[in-house]
Amino acid sequence: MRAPLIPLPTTPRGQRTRQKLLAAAEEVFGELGFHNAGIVEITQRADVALGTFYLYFPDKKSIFEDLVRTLNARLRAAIRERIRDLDDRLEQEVAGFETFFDFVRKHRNLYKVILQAETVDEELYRWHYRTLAEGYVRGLRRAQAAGQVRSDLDAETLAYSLMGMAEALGSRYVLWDGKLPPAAARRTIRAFLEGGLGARRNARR
Amino acid sequence: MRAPLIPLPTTPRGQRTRQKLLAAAEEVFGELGFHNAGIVEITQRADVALGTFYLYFPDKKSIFEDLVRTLNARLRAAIRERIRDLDDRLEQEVAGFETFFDFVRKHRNLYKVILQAETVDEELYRWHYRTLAEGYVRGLRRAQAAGQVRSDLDAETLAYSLMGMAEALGSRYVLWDGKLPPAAARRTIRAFLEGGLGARRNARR
DNA sequence: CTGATATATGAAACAGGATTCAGGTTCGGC
DNA sequence: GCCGAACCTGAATCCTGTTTCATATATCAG
Repeated sequence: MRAPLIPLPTTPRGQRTRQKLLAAAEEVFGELGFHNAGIVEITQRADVALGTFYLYFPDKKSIFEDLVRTLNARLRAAIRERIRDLDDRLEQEVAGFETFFDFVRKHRNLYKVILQAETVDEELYRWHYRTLAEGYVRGLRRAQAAGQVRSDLDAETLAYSLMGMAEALGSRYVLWDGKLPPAAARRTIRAFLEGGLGARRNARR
Repeated sequence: MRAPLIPLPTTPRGQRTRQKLLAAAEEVFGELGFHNAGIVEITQRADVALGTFYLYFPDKKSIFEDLVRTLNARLRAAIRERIRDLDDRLEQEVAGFETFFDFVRKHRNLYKVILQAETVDEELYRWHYRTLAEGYVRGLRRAQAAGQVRSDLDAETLAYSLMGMAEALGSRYVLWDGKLPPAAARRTIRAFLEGGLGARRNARR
């Protein structure tokens, strides 16, 4: 089953082409879904011939996987980045949610790709959530040690709860309505997290 | 696009066959996913000939839709049932989560079907969540009126948050690990909800 | 019983789309 | 300005899987 590895292109031209294919695939998968997306359509949007696709990817699933891993990396980077210099966990949580919504809005197609991984490659799908959860758990544990989150809560359960919330809200507002969650929703998210985590703002030492 | 309506079978024999097809489809879609599932496989498991399928459903998508609507109805009924005579919102919430986990465990295939609706029929997918959310919102409003949930929270935002949590936790524990969430997780869920909703047990008036 | 209606059958027609392949073409270095 | 490596091309091939249909069987009211 393991598809033959194709080395990355060595010349700038090749690299450009590969990128064009990835960008086109992101669009097409996002709009049509993995199964309804066709290689023909992808290559057309990328402005290359059909056969060219197979110079860069061994098969359809392969480019999909590439996309998921890229998305995962970018999403985590965006959140890490945005959270870095906040030192209060509640603020970090809220900022994490906002970053997530923003990300979904800017990459709605890319994001829909992830949701499809469930059907396309279950293992890949779980990998995405596991990696996200790991970072989340670390952050929560640190916050618990610092007394910013009730320490009688199980960090992993919390991590999945928060990811689930973010995803549902992201779908509901960003994907369906096409806009960031309204103010009332944002206030509710904050209040809910504040109460749920037992976070005390500026909890000391 | 609208597939021709096929009347329900009139004789007991026909009804039995239709049921067998639905049961088989539930299995096959759950195991293989909509797109990898074949009508051939479905009819074989149902012990009928290939052509028989088209006596009961105009096409593949149609039986899928039927399944989703059935699942939706059963899930809501199970929750409503289980919650009915609890009068404290926190208890209702916790019971709702438990019922959901139970449901997923007992109908893991049926449940995976829902997740696939996203790719198969987006409108159907949203319908599922909207209907769930509606009931949820009503319950939360009532609880807010009764002072069991902080009334400065937006009920719809809460509803989607809670659904998202349940789904993420259901995936993580029930679908992936194959067992109900462990005790630590259950405790965390309760504590998190308690704090988040601002529920006070036995809140007065 | 008997005809009329409801069901059942599965081979064949069809459709759509992934992948292959037998040559072209471009490009940078010499 | 030439050569090989790196790229590119798209018609043809292959598969897989849905849907149709002409024919056969079961069921039941009268």
